[in-house]
Amino acid sequence: MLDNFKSFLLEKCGVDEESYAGFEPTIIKQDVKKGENLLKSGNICNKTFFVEKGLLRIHSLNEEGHINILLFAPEGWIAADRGSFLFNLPSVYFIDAIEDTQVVILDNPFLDLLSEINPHFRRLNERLIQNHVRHLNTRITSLLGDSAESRYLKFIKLYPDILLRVPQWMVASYLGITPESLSRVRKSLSTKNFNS
Amino acid sequence: MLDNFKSFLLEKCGVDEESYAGFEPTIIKQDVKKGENLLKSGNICNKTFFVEKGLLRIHSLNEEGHINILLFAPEGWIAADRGSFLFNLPSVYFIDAIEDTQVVILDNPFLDLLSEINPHFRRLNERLIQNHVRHLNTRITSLLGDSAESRYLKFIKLYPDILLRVPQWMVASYLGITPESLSRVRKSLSTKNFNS
DNA sequence: CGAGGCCTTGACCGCGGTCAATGCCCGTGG
DNA sequence: CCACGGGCATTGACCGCGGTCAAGGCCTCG
Repeated sequence: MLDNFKSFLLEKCGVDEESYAGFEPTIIKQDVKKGENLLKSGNICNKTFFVEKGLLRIHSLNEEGHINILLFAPEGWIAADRGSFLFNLPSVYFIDAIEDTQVVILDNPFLDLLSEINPHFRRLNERLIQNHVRHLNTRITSLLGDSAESRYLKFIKLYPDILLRVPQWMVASYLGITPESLSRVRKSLSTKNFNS
Repeated sequence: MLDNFKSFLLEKCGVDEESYAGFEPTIIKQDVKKGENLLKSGNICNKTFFVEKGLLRIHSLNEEGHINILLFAPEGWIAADRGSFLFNLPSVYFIDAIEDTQVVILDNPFLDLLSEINPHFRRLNERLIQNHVRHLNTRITSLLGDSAESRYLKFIKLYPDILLRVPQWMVASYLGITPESLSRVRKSLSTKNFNS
């Protein structure tokens, strides 16, 4: 039923079977249909979404209405704008479902509960965040110095499955290029592979 | 002597005068001359540096030896690669001093001490990290969609002082463009202002 | 004074953006 | 079952932003 979330808690958070069984009934699930919103720009993001199944996306709109994709969150990933809640500021991001998705809602009472059950959870929480920071840093480095082709190659190495699950214009948006450019990059790569 | 760090603790961390006076002698300071390194790529970053005075920079080198500037850390900022320590992985970053700098070294014993003195420190710690995540997210968004000129304008709004303290080729590297391009952007902006 | 670091400028060009046309796939309704 | 339309990928023509390379000027410092 909630395999991904359960193994997340057991394997990564150090929760044991008994305590899991104890609070399993209190876990809040939510189904999101493809295209639906979990967060709209201008609202405060007071929830954290663990993706049990499906695929979420975080994106924003710039002044010209152009969309920038900040994150893809497939199974096992977490999507939220925790800063929005922490600083009580409206978020500038949208979170929506690219596929029919099932999420576990991690609200603050639940996270506090986790901290009580397992004092190491706070440390895990920091590990999760720092891992995210690493991810953001490497992405910034790539955007600073790499060509579109090189960024695309790194993308398919990092998310081989996502490439097959989202339309290419979203990949292009994630890479910071246009769909046309991505198409040319792919074509150029395929002829390269053909020659080697 | 340590005004910035003291007010950081008192105003942001909820530490009171007495407890500050108590552990002030244990605070480890370090002076770094302009150009010196605090972290080299390949090493594990097991310290966190609070900038009391001066200016640090975090950067990395890509395959072609081209440098990407990830962060400027002036007075009151924190520079580190905490993920490196947390995951016991060698860092890919360099931390060095752009000006003669004085830092406070926040090693883990010290941070644990802070957590004991003030139970709210952990929450503050999360606020600091989430604030950093916000910063990284807005930078990614800017790199994804904005022109070089627009990124430059946002930079001088965010760091008006840093613009005057570092050579322009470093600003260019931070923006992800060449020094020549930055020079042209500045020229174009100055003629625009002249006409309006 | 000379040397080296930094900024600027110019010439050239290639990557990637823009715009438009075409083709493909697929869901919907006649 | 086919016709139609919409969403997406591809391709081509064109062009402008920004990269590259080279030269020159302006600092500071030895």
